[in-house]
Amino acid sequence: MPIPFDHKAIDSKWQEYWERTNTFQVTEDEQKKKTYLLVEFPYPSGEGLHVGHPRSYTAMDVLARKRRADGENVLFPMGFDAFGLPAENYAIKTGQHPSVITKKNIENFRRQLKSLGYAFDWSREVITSDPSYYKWTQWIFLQLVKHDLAYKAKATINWCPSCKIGLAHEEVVDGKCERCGTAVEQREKEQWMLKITAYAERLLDDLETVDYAPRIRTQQENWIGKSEGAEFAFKLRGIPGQENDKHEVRVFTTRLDTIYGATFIVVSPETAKFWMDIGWQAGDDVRNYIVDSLRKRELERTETAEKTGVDTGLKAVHPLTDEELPVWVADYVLGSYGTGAIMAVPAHDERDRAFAEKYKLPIIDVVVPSLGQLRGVTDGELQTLELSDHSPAVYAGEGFLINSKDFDSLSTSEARKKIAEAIGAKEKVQYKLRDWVFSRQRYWGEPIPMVHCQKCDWVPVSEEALPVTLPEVERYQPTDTGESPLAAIREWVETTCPSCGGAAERETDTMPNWAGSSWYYLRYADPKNEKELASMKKLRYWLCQAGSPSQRTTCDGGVDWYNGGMEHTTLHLLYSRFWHKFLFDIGVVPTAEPYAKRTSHGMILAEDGQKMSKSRGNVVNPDEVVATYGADTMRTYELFIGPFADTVPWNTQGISGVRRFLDRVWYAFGAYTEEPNRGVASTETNRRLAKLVKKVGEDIELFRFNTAVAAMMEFINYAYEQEATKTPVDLPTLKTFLLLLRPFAPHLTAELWQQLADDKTLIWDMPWPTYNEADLEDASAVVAVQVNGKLRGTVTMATNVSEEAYRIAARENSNVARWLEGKTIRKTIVRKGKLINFVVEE
RNA sequence: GCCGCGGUGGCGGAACUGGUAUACGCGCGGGACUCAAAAUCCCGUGGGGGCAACCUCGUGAGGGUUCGAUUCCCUCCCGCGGCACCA
Repeated sequence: MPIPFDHKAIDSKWQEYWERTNTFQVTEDEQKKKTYLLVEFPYPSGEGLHVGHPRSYTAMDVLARKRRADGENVLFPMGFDAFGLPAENYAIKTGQHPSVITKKNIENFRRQLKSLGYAFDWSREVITSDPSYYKWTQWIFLQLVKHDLAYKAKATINWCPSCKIGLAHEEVVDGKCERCGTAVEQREKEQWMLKITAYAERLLDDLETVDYAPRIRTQQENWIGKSEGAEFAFKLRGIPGQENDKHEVRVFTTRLDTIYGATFIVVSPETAKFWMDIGWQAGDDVRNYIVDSLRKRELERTETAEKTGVDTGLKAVHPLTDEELPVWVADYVLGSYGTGAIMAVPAHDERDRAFAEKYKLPIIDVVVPSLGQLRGVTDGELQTLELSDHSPAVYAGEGFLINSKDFDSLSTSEARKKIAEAIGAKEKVQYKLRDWVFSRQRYWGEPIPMVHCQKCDWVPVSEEALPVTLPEVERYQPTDTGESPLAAIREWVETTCPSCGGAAERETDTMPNWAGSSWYYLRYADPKNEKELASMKKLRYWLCQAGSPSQRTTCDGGVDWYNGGMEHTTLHLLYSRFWHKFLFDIGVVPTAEPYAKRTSHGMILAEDGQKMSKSRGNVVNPDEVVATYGADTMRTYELFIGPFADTVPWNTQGISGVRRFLDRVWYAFGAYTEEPNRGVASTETNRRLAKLVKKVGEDIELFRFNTAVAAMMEFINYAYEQEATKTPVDLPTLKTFLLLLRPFAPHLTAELWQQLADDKTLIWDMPWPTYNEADLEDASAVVAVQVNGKLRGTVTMATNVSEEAYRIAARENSNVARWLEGKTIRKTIVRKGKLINFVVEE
């Protein structure tokens, strides 16, 4: 009667051992090849670990343990992204200090992570809310200030009336607050901004140099949103009290080739408002429209399908035809993109078309897909179409010009160049990317280390004065006026100016959550450094690719492999790439990119196929799974559940299948503890083992864990079959198997290894197994026999015989013979070891 | 609308470079063990036909290339993720 393994005893035995002996602590060992593997550090929420966390952590842990066995010096750290709203909201509710709550939550997370047996180097743990850490977050901010990449500006910000917090552009999803779902309002506020747009080009171009999963790369590209086009001006006429042609309106277009199709100009309400501010006397209807649309929230502006606008009465002069085009103001043109004004080409742009049709503005076709398709082409001569004679559908593609005077019949790309020359338009690159709103009116974040002085304006805190620590407060409630709770602590706010020594006030805004997580991977390299955020020497060791010349300060590389959730592949990744590039520019880090390779795991859904949530009551608690099945089962199940990058539902019955497999491994070894010499080595066993060694190693490197586990299950099933036939596999084979299973089930394999090892070796010190290419070869194989591509039988063939032997053997198969009877064989295809196909006449 | 990914049994999913579709796991059916149940072990398990040997259909739909297509090409349908009045 087999007894299942006692996971509780085994798990705690080995976890204690690893902790006591610091098994996974690493140092900068120049003799070894380094590998830096990183997983996103968690936000230590009150709910504890979600089953989604271990998917990423276990995957990287398996790789870390495997690379370690390969002889590499593996840095695999863990920490906590500890500033954040939930802790602050909980503090508001209960009056407990966020730091107290955070500390408790971190302890719980640490316990849970340790219960899963991860090979983290805990000595390098970082916590973003720790002053010794955020000192350096503030230091980076000061460097940004010094290099003019941080500035304070009055900006329309997205304001969440429920959280009472200004949101970054990126935190607004469908016009709603990303956190609480409340509709976002627009508010004007003085905000610290970071000039990420200065890095747009490099953030885009350098995607070439890193290995990101395609969907991640596309997301980065979409977000940066580069468009290449031209910028030029239309002279304005009809401004009351102003000379004609004295003022102009600048437009940006990617389709300068369609300029002859421009029949009107549209300016955004923001641009029109600006004109009013500098003295334009707009009519009442125009004024009302502008004021109205500016008041509207962005959500309403983008939700309405119907386009609206009003004619300003102004005229813009077409630079090529001298025609006067009407100037409209409409909210489908955005104030925050390009010049805030466009030339409208209703024949070749869907939005302009919709607007033109509604307001009965002219439409002129100026591009056709190909010259041959042009109606009215006679003997190669182009005829001008009547203005009323435009095609019914918008054609937005490339092609050739018509109705464009001197530029007729040119290709669109050629026309863009020629027209730009003709009107003196300058090439312009536009990005969707906006500067990063860096201020939060909140307590539980890094104080922004700036001081406002009446005389000297904004002055940075001196570096020696860092960190600017968070003071104790009584109340954490943000105020409806939009001020941070810090503003109420007068003794903290009131300070002296670092520049003139006069009375001054501290900035009371704090940094967003993204700040601490933008550079944490650097701190892991040198977590206790009090002089720098991390020493260049250590950064070079962990970030530079193997073989980088050590005399140079820069190198290729980055974190070797970074895995995390899809929800962080746009913003977190972009922000930390921006900070890293900046730190590279000021000589603090050796690489241009932070992460050489980035992958993302799929979500784990509840058994019902829905997202796990407390309100649905379908949350799986990792503690319970570990208690019932053990850490190894939990780990292996999370990887076996499905392809790593796919979203998959949790399945409790599936877990017992994995536990059954591990029990079978346990039982399989039972007999050998008594009788180590039992079993026989066979060539079949050798071949299977060699294949398994190859497959498991390759699958781990490719993050195809589900198939690696399946292959190990198959091997154990084979071992069981061998028991049944009274020719059990030999112990050395099983021990090699154990080495392969080791990264998935580190506790169970450590235990079995200890019980079976005839010396004092520890399984995690054993090298990764190797295999002989020759052992992979099958001496014989089951070969499919087809007739006209349809399977009619199989024959077992030695692999080293001639094709003729294949033909003969195949024909001897009775069913095959039946199908060949009376037919003429036209052709025979033989793929040794695979199949043979007879092509016969019907 | 644009970009990216995908569609295979009752379910999660395998399938190398175009070469025996459904590995592995779950579930289900049957058997062994047991007083019984659980656990464990063994056998079976895509649909249809046939006592069987076998035959036939079958990887979202339709077409194509090929001796041979889940895999390559074309057209279309559906799902997921991202972006979205970005000129």
